[in-house]
Amino acid sequence: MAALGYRPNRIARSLILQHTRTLGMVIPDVANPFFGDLMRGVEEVARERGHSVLFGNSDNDGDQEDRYVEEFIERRVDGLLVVVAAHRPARSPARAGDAAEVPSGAIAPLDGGLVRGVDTRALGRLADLPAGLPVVALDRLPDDWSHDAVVGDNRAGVALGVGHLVELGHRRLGFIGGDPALATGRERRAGFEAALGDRGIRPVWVSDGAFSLDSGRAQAASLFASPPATWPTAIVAANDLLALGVLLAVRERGLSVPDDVSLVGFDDITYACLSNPPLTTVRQPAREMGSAGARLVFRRLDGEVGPPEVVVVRPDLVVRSSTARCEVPA
Amino acid sequence: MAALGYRPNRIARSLILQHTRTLGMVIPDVANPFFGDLMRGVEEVARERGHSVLFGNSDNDGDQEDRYVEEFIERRVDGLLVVVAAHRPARSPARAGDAAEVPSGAIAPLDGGLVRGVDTRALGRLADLPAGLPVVALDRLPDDWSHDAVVGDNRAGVALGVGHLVELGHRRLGFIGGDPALATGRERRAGFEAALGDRGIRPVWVSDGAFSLDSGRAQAASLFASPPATWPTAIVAANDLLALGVLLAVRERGLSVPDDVSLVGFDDITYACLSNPPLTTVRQPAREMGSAGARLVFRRLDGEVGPPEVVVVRPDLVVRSSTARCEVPA
DNA sequence: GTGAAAGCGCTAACAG
DNA sequence: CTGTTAGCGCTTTCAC
Repeated sequence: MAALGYRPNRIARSLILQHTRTLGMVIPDVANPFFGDLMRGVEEVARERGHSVLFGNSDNDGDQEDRYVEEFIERRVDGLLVVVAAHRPARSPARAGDAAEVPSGAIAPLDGGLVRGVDTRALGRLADLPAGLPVVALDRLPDDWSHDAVVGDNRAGVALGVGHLVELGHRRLGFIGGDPALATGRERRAGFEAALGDRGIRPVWVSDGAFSLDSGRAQAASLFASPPATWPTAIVAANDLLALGVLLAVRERGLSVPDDVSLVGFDDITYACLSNPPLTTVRQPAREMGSAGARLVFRRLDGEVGPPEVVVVRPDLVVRSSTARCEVPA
Repeated sequence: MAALGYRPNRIARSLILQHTRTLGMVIPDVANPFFGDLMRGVEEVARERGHSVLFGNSDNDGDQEDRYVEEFIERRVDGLLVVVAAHRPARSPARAGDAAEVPSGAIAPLDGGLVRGVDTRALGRLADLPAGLPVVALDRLPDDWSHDAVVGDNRAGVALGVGHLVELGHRRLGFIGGDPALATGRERRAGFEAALGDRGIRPVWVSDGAFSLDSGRAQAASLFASPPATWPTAIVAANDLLALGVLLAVRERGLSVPDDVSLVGFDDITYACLSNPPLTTVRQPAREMGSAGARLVFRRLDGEVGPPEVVVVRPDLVVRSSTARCEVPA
């Protein structure tokens, strides 16, 4: 009788069993290779455990993220993985790349908590999450997070990058930043400033923007609009997309990486090794971060109680050809 | 009363309403930027229509794909979008990149239907799909597909690429192929041979592999292991990943693109413009293909009946810097 | 209008 | 061990 197309109805089953064998995942953008790798990691361990994954793109818009979180809760997912977007205190609609447009010039100030009207906490959803629903933050750790999380060590990561650069003899360093509304954006910038400070060096350029190719290109263009004498001999970018954008701008300026400027990125996305020159970068194992996150969810589902666990993955430096010894005397 | 955390239970709702407002999508690999873009497209229109999307990676393994399709049906998705994997007639486990290993040398034969023991039809699931479940094939059109689909015009696409190359004076052309078990792999190769045939030119090199960077690198390496006199002056690769791999191999050989060989890719993934030199390629609008696919699903859900609709999107050539005029006399 | 009842397709508990 | 029944949280119908 099953011969003619009977399929058990898993939704009826879920209703009585009180679980759906489904994980919800909300990320900024699937089309971004870093998040694609993250998803890959969670899907793999979800599949092992007989779960499927629902996903949604937030475009880094906190309201959109909230909507998806709410919807996934109503759909009774067994666990939630989220790359937390920044939240705005007022309900003003967040436009993509909002904070991106104007690089903040020479060296822009950075303060914690409230950044240019953007709330860096995870806000609302935290409050009324169903009890017992495992939630884990991926990649970005909001100021007020009280659940499990897996994040990279951003400060240590950029410290690796600047260490490499000063070993190469560079003393005039610049930083092309990401979105200061995001924890990763703030931490990487703070890590840059701290790493330089530890060595008694003052940065020559620091700007913020968005984590995108276009923002990297724009920030670098505005850097190179300043007098050549003030240019850095080496640039660290807050992620690979940004670095790739810097590469474009350098090329457009008729300059060369690494002859005129050294460049280091962050993430080691798959395409970092395909640029010209191949990008020296700080590797974050996105896929492994994703599977670690899913494993945290299942640990809770398996009954583990206890304080929030935040696993921080150690980044490492992969040096390729976008960095070279500094030729100008300090 | 809702004040203390009441959430409507959408799964109970689904049980009675007989729909889940969920789309299922199975793709080879989220981490592949082409498929990431596709997903982006379907998510966007799904969201507009109040649907969420469940996804699964098949790794191009037909069995894995079947398992996800089956699971999504049991979960009572309202529609299914799939980038159909190749199927093996026997239940032999398909290993990733199985067909990839050895490039088939000078010019490997290609026949339809059964390719090296791989069934190019969509097989089983077709048979016992629930009546009324909208299913659409994305990117790849199996031989026996009888549902809606959205695909690129692969033959026209590579014809664009070879047209550009012969205009540039090239007469000695080679083809670095993808997986012949996939419709895209076969069509792009056939398109290459046809486009050359139309012009009375015989290809100088044709090989198959997998749609990956490594396969491109390996195929190109074996091409360049042949006597230099037999080398092509221009290469068309079956996709951008392959082309990027060729680029690596060319570089490793101490040769230059486009001075020694011109190179054209296929897809125009986001990173195609970041290679060195930026890749000339045949653009397929992945995101738009995804949203078109989702729109087909909703059209059926809205009650449209009628024969399967296959929308084929026209590719266009984007010329960047990996192609140049042929300097050697024909 | 407001309230009770049936039932979506399962699982679990309980009888025979 | 097989068969019946209650109930998961909703929507819909039907009665009041």
